[in-house]
Amino acid sequence: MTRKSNGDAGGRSTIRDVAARAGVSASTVSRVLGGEYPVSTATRTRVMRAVRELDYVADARAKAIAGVGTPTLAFVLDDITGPSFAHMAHGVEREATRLGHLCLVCSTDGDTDHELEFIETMRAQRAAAVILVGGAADTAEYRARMSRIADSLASAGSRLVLCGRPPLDPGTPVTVIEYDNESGAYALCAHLLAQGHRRVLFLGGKPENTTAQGRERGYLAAHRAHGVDPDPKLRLSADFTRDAGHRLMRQALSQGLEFTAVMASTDMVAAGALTALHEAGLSVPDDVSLAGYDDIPFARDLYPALTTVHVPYEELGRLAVRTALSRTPDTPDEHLLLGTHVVVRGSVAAVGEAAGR
Amino acid sequence: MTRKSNGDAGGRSTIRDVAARAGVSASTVSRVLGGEYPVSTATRTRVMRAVRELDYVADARAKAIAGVGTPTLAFVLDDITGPSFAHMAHGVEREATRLGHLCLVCSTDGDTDHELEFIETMRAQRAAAVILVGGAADTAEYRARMSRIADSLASAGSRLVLCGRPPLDPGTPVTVIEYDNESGAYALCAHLLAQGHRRVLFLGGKPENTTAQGRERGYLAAHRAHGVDPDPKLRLSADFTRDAGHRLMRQALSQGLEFTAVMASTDMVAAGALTALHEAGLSVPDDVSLAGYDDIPFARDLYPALTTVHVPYEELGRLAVRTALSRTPDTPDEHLLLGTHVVVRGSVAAVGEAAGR
DNA sequence: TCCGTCGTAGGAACCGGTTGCCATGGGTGT
DNA sequence: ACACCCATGGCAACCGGTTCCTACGACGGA
Repeated sequence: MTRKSNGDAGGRSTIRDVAARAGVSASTVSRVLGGEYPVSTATRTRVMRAVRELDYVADARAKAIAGVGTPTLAFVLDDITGPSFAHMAHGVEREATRLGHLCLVCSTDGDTDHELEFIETMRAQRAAAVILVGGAADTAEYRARMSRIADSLASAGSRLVLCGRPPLDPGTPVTVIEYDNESGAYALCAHLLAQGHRRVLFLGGKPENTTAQGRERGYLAAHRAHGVDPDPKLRLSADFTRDAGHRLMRQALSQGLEFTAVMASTDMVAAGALTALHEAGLSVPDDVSLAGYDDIPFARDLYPALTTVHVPYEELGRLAVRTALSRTPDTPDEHLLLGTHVVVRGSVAAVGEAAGR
Repeated sequence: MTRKSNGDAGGRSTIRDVAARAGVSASTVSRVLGGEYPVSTATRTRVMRAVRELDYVADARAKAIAGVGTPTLAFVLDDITGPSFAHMAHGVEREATRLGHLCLVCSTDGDTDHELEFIETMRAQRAAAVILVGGAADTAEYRARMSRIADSLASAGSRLVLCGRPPLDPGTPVTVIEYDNESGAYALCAHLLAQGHRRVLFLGGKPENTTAQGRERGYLAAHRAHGVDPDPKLRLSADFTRDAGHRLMRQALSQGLEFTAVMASTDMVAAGALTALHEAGLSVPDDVSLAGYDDIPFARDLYPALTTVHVPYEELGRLAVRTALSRTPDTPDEHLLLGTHVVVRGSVAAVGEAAGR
């Protein structure tokens, strides 16, 4: 008997067990399973039978270490529960499997330490690429940390991809894919202003979050372009959740803020705000117009259907994977900026007879 | 110089590179990094410096094969985009990392072959557990396939977990966690009937899907319990998507079906149906009552807020991980059934003055 | 001063695969 | 009938770690 015989089923069997059962060497089993090497039909049959009887599957980790593994790719996000990121995860996952990669998903719940830890784990796993998604605070500390990670991954033959995150200093080995928050918000806000609205309430995200900042910049730029001076009191912020939108809107109403339209920084925020408006007995868009951002599927089913900005999240995920994996060592660092477009539905009306509250 | 020297950064470095740089043997490096073994302070310092200079991280695959790896756990679902499954994925992911496991996520888009392939890959990865989620067709072929997978995983020291899927024959090494679709649907439908509704339109999922079947059974059972004979014409089915709900409802309206309430098999379906009702100029709940199932966060933001059945998806995911990982070889096979409860919101009213269409 | 012991570090086997290189044996051409 | 060639399969090294076992040096005690 071999050093560790393994009769039949029960306990993972090794390639040596298969070899013993088939009466051949381990190399032969490997070659039969590998495919290319010429093996006689009789031997192949015996080996395959042994494989079947033992229900043998080669250990992927061992294969990986020997250099013939399934490559892996990591996807790190704040919270898989958010519809927009979920769509992105879907795109990533689809494209990864299409390209024969495994896909590790991790949500960090916004915890920076957890994120760091996870990236380190991914480096240990020798992931082909690490995709980070979602806005973050663009601090010096952030840049330093990310640069270190980028270098670290690059030197290990991997690649850092930032999606919708603040880009790093030029020269850092990183792929950046952004969707144009500012332009999208600009276009959306311009649409509101074109409808005659002059007091547009902005419901933002975390002030330090670059996605939130970009959308707020678009809001401000549109006002300037239309010669409207935006009232700072009309800019509220919390985070990108439905509850934040609900809370902020209740607060705005109870404070007696005057506005004829609301621009939420997220469809989720818009959903919460919409409910708060309904609860206050206000009609959308007759009393107040409302717009969101992201164009999540549910935006169509709000009542009234939500005017919003479409962001191609799934395509974004696909793109992130594709650009990261199709790299050759001398590919220049890419920085892609994806466009967005306004989707007009029923939640915005011209400021007309009923002039808001 | 060693067989493959690796001066400093650039190209992943091995433990031998670190050892060479620190002037010690690989075993010593391993021990310094491992922690427990006594190493002199001077040596430890030198090794740690070399590790830092080379930015070394031990290869997780190699560690795994040597028996000291981070355990991994796989989560397979139809589509991460669906809000309910996304919440479950979140629960799984959180609990997995809490227990120090890595979490592989794969969506199969309902493709059985793809699912099979992925499970095989997971077995090759020596995943500690494979969690399958989402209803499926309960055919003889399904049972045979799943039993084989369960045995196969069990014999490799792994574990199959079915979440919201048809259970297998007793004796199969599998953990089953179900949420009680029939009871939930029963309670919900009873609520509708108690409000005086007698013609309740049921918008189902795929007829072969066990989740859809369970909810339909609850619908029927509630009718029987209330002495109401359900009209078969009032049972439509497609799938669990928002678009299906929208389409089915349009169809029902154009066919002139008579009903005073709608019970959708999913909140997503309900959302689509609600929009179709609005488009037809019908008011909910004044003209028609509407109820969903799943209690996704958005259910509150539909207008009117959706009466639905709450399913603890995140908790379900946590539970799946916990029961799967806390197993000892002689733990009996578990079969958990989680309860649900009806959440009453504004989309259902007593059948009153306005008697539907 | 000599010996025993403890602390420390290295050598080598092993984890489960892959693959380069070589030996063997049967078949074929002349 | 002899030589040659090619098909086939085994040995051993290697991938990047861990860990058992052993050797060596320093120290303390007798």
